[in-house]
Amino acid sequence: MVTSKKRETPVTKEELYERALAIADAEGLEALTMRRLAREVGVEAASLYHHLPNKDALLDGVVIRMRQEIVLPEPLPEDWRELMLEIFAAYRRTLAAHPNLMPLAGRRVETDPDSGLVFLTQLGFSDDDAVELWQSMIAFIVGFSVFSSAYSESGVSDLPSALAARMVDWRDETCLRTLRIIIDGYDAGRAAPATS
Amino acid sequence: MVTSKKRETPVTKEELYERALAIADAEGLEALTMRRLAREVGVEAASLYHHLPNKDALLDGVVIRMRQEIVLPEPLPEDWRELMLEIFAAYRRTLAAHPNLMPLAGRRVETDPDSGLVFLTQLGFSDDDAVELWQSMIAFIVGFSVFSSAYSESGVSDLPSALAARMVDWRDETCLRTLRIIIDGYDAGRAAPATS
DNA sequence: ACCTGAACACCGTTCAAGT
DNA sequence: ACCTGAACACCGTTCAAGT
Repeated sequence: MVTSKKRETPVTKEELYERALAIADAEGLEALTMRRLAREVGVEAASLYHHLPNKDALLDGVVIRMRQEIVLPEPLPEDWRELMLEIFAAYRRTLAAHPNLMPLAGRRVETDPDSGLVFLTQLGFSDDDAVELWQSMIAFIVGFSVFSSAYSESGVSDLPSALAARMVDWRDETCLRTLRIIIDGYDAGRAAPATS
Repeated sequence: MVTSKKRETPVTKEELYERALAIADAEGLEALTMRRLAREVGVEAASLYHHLPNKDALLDGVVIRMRQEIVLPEPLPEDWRELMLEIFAAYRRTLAAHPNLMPLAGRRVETDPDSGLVFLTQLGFSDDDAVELWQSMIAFIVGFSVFSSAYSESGVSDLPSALAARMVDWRDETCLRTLRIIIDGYDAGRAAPATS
């Protein structure tokens, strides 16, 4: 478990983020303490504060580190709707690979919408429409991932048992289906103002 | 701040949930400690364990307590699509009223889908379709609420400034617009199997 | 049944001191 | 520049003891 007793090379931020992610993945967020992380990298807890201002910065780093794992399939689809679908499906795959990190989902951390958002505007979306579509997809993907990793044993009480059983499983198909609906909906509503 | 020095009546769970919610609303989740809650209800921290098994149960109670605040407008719309929209808009209103609780969003806690889910099946939705629509709306609403309460100062980095500025504000209109798209999408796809 | 006092095993964080 | 030791001010939780 503990890796080394004496380090010959200084600790780096990247190392800390990586080890912290590994701990959280393996044993959950509660296991990720400064003391534990320090032990794991072969250093005293106090030493970590030479590299990080506080634990919050560590958690931010972990979330950013996780997002870097998002990998798009090759080759990219030519149809823009399929492309959007792939981007957010990839996002979901990464979130699903780190269920223990879901409580951190809503963290304020730099989200870079790649060039995807700009791309949408080049397709003829207004700035507003492009942003609203992008926000909606992020919100849905994150929300869906949160529930699909947390719902496992929750009690859905008074429903007919068939519905109750179905309600606790959150399928990839559902996620993709709704993503597609959102994309197509914004495609159809392009340029049309969102009058209530 | 502290309310009483000696209680004449025993502490109740409901009282604890209510006070805990008030603390979290007013000062954030970090301010909500067992010791603080105890002080606020006029008791020692250890006494709380006569009413709750642990802090997790307290947080569950707080989330349930919050959900009880969801209030649907009167009269209810007759059109079922408008009804669904109202249900989830009401959900969102309640979430938005408790931004400090958003980190608790993905908690495994009894979610009772009222009779709404059953209602959908009576409209001709298959069990699968009804559940998928319901899950999608919950996921979207919670995700959107998380981001709209947390995004405030996050750094959206390399975008054209107009897009960047727009990207940090999460509007109710956007939320409603996408909710409507999801509902209409499932309405149109009713009974049609979700083939990829 | 309900509450208290005191303790236990932790936390994150600071700071003077070492190299 | 990087690390350590020891401390500080907290946590959640347990348990014997009181009423």
